[in-house]
Amino acid sequence: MERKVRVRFAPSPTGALHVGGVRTALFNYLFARRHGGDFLLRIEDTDQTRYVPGAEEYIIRSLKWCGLQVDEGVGSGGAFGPYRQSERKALYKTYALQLVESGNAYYAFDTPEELEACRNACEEQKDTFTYNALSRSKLNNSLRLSREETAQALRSGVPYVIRFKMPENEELVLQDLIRGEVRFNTSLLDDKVLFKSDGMPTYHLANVVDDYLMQISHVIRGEEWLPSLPLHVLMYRSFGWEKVMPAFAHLPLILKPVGNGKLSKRDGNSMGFPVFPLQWTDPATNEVWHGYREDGYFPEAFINMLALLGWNDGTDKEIFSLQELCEAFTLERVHKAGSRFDPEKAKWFNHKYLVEKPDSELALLLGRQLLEKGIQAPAGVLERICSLFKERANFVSDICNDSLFLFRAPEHYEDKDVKKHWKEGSPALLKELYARLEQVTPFTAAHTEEVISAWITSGEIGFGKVMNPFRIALVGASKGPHLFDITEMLGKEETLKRLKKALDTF
RNA sequence: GGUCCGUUCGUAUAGGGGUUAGUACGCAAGAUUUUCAUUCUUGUAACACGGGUUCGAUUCCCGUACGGACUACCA
Repeated sequence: MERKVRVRFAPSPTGALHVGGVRTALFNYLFARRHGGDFLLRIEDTDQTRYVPGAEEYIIRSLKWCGLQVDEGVGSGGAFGPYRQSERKALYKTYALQLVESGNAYYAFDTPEELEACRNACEEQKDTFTYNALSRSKLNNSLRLSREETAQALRSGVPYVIRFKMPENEELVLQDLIRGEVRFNTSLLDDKVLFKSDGMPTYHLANVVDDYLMQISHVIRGEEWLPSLPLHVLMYRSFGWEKVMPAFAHLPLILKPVGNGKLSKRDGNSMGFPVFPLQWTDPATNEVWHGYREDGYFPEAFINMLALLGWNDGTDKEIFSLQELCEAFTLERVHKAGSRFDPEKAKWFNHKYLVEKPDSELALLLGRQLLEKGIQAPAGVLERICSLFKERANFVSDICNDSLFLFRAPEHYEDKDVKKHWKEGSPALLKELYARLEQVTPFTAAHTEEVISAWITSGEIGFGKVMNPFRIALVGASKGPHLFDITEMLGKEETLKRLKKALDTF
């Protein structure tokens, strides 16, 4: 009997959620949906020293913006709560003690200073200090101390931690859904702290206990966790939970577009693309980071782009709605290697979604942006602009900038375009054009084009000779949509005004 | 340093014992257009290296190189 699929996204509220985190959440979400399972959000805030106010709320808002609906967890409720580990604090000690009693863990009284000294001593001999089977008998812990000494230390309130007793020289062959078999020898691993002297569990304890208690069926997380997989598996074994141990899948990392290393939050501001879904202000430094949302990305495009970073469905299909992703996603098709993030491709994805959006929807967004520049326009005009400009834009802000000339007459003319298209005969032709335009009624795109085309054709003048300088007069440069769409939107009065101004200028 | 993971055009990837190694982004050229763009066409460019196994390897195995992660009382 297959058990119900339950996966969790378990971030630490230590700052904004970056794209790597969003992708981990996304893959968990897709996997849950694909299998009719539950997607949980658990907040792993066991390290009070790293807690950042606002981070948890940011995470919830980000998932929401991305359209990843949480079935259960912080902010959503559920039968397995609380879902914030700080609120589950009391629970973990029992489990740590259980491991001590079964001989799989022990008390350690070494102070941070003592451990630091050990590390330094080892380093001097070009060695790495490891708290393991070789060293633990010489250190200050309940394995070395007598039962009485340990009890005495505990009673007197000496700070202690609980460490996992890593078995010696055991060959572990573990399964990863993405990587296949992964082998470890336990002798190379160390006795990780499970329970800290501040009374809080470490990630390892809290994570395993909660995954067990919350009946998680699949752990889908970043590759940075692969090295602690043996510890986690051994813990399940020590607890006697092997039968319900989740399956593991370690996702490849997202790397910087250029240079070495994984994508970090610094890259965003220095390389000119966002690394966060939403704008984030670091409460400690007041530093502000742009988000994909603020840069004009549609959440669907953002999600689509992230999904294709390290995954594909085996066909050439690249544009997927969230629904389609839910249906197509499988862990088997997740790439093993880390992927470099490509900001250009991200823009392309947004372009694809922009073009597909109804003009009425884009018009609303465009209206808002134009308003910020002090420009107001009726809905009909905005829609017309969107339909005319979106093909050449990646973002609504591109449409906004490209269409500004419709509302503001050009203040200067592009030198290189003028040089190329404003010829000796241009003034005479444009004067003639001016006279003819004055007569055009109605001033619609179709009719104006008909009249002007007839004139150009019959006079054997050549379209380029008229249209190019005409465009410069109206737009200020050699760009923009179909010229007669522009004249219609400008209206006769404004069109003539701009024509006259250009004639006066050159 | 140690452990683990990885390596197909610049990037994201498909593929897989015999292929003209496919696609997308980017870039370039051409066509179209009154401009820019769009669109269309074409081009550009890859199996990290060295050994095996094999009739044959880019594909399987082993090394090397390179990249990455981890190596905290952080997650």
